[in-house]
Amino acid sequence: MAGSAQPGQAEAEKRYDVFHTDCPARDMVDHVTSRWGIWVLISLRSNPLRFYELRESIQGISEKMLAQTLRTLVRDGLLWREVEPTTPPQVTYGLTEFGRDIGEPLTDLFDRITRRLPPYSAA
Amino acid sequence: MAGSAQPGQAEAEKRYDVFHTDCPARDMVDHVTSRWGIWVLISLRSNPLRFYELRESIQGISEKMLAQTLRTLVRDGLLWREVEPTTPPQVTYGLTEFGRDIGEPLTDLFDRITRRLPPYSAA
DNA sequence: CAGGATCCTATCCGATACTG
DNA sequence: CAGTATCGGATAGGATCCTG
Repeated sequence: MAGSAQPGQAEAEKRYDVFHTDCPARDMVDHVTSRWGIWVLISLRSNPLRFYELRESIQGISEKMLAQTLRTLVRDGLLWREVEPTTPPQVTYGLTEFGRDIGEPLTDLFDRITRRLPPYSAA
Repeated sequence: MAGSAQPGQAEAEKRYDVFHTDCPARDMVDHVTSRWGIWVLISLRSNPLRFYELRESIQGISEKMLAQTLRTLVRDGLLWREVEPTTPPQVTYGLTEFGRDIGEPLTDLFDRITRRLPPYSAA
């Protein structure tokens, strides 16, 4: 996108990157790095989880936000959702190939931050 | 999640122990993945930029949010800030070693997303 | 158990005006 | 140029209740 054509201002000499507001990647990034999205993706990195397992894994998240975040990530193609019409119902979420691909840099980011922080004990 | 003020949340809130009991990295992750933080970090990955260059690079950001985001990231030790007391004044921002380290997975994330999205044509 | 619907508050964030 | 201060609308997000 940093090189994509933008009718009307394509003539501008670019000394630096320009992140357009209408770039589709920007929405995706926003979803992935949303307040809870990153934790959902990291939580599912090792194995699929059910709704309540995710809720307990990501402490502090409300059911509303978890449901909303999951819906967005499924729509974006980062997660798959499997419903077993039992009683009570069971819904499992897991990473798609795309989600797994995206999860790597997120886990890396998280690791680098945690690796760096401990000595300072949250200044 | 964006530049939450330094006066830490006085209220003892639930801890987010996704992987650890107390996660000091949570605030850092929130800042880094804030709405504008990630774009600031990515914009500065190749070279330092001045305030107005950042504003033009990150299309859609307001001066208020840029200033707020920069303040947060400088405080977190991800960016350095250099003021030249000329007239008019010049303020330059760049990545610290920590910021550069954190910027890598972010750039990686961005690249993977853009590489995966359908070609950005005829919008 | 998984979530939708509703209400309501905290905060985000843009617009505007002002300063050094 | 590079901010700060303030106002107010938009939105995020929690709490609660309800359903299949």
